[in-house]
Amino acid sequence: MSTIGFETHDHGACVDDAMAAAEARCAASDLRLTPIRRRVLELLLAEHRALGAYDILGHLSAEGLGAQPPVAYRALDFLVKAGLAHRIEALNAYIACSHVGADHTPAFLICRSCQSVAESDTTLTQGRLGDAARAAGFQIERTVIEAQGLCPSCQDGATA
Amino acid sequence: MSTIGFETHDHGACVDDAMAAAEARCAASDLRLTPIRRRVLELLLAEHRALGAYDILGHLSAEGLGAQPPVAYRALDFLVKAGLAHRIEALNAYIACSHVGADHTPAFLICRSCQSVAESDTTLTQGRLGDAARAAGFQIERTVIEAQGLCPSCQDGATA
DNA sequence: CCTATTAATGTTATACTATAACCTTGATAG
DNA sequence: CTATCAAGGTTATAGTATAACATTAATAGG
Repeated sequence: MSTIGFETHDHGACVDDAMAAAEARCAASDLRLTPIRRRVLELLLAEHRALGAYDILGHLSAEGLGAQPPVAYRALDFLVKAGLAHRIEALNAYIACSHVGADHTPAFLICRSCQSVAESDTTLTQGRLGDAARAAGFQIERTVIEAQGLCPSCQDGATA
Repeated sequence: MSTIGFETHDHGACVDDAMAAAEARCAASDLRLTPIRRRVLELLLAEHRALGAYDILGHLSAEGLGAQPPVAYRALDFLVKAGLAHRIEALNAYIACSHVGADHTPAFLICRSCQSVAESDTTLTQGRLGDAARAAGFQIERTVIEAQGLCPSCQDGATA
């Protein structure tokens, strides 16, 4: 299990790696990373934060890439289905995937102070949720696992 | 850990128990279970399914208890804050709490076929999410743990 | 090359979810 | 009995999301 998002890092390389991984995945799976989709992924990758569909749309429309909600939602849907982005249910927002390539069951740590989001990779049917599902005879298809709280940096001076 | 929601049971008694528990909790904590709040809780308890705020509002308005969105949202907010109901983020909907009284970190099993929702009680900081948070130095304040899939009954004839 | 087919995008309209703001009513305590 | 505050009533609007249909672009097969 690895958690990506809070620690400082070479973000330029982080973004480049993620874009390269996205290209590779699309090429391998016959998915088309069109200009709009690519740009939306870049916008999501720019920060380890979740962006709302209308935030994305604002950028797109400022760049002449489309002004109506479906443009943003379609690109986001594509990225989510392709495993290149995730939807954060608790925020009605989207974030670039930090573990492209691996089939994974993401868990998110969401800071309420700085809005940064870290993605932690876990495995389906592991943990408590898997235990509960097995005990109940429930067949899991998708999981939403999100924790809200304070990231390490914000536990000091922040709205604690 | 106990999971409540899928197995057949004496639902009349289930509802009565839950209402009694809610009354007791409100009395003990000096919270007011007003007619609207009580009715919303009854509506949520009627089925082990999540209801949208506007579903609730529909019932309320049909019964002359209020016709505007804030009426439903206020009652739902009260119930959630009082620990008598939970919000299901993946559905933008609400469900009555199945473990009133215990301080708990609920996890939900949501059937995509029959829309039933089971609540499984877990403990904060347990499981994978707790591990990830500790490793990252993240301080959890609230968790959203939801699994979507097929309940035992729907794994047979359903849209499998 | 050309054209049939499908995928993607453009566009309009609308549905669904949620809250701000302000006013009135009703409960409670002093 | 009245000051205070919690709850509810109401209007308006903000925020999130999708249906439906028209148009354009990419691709494969002839």
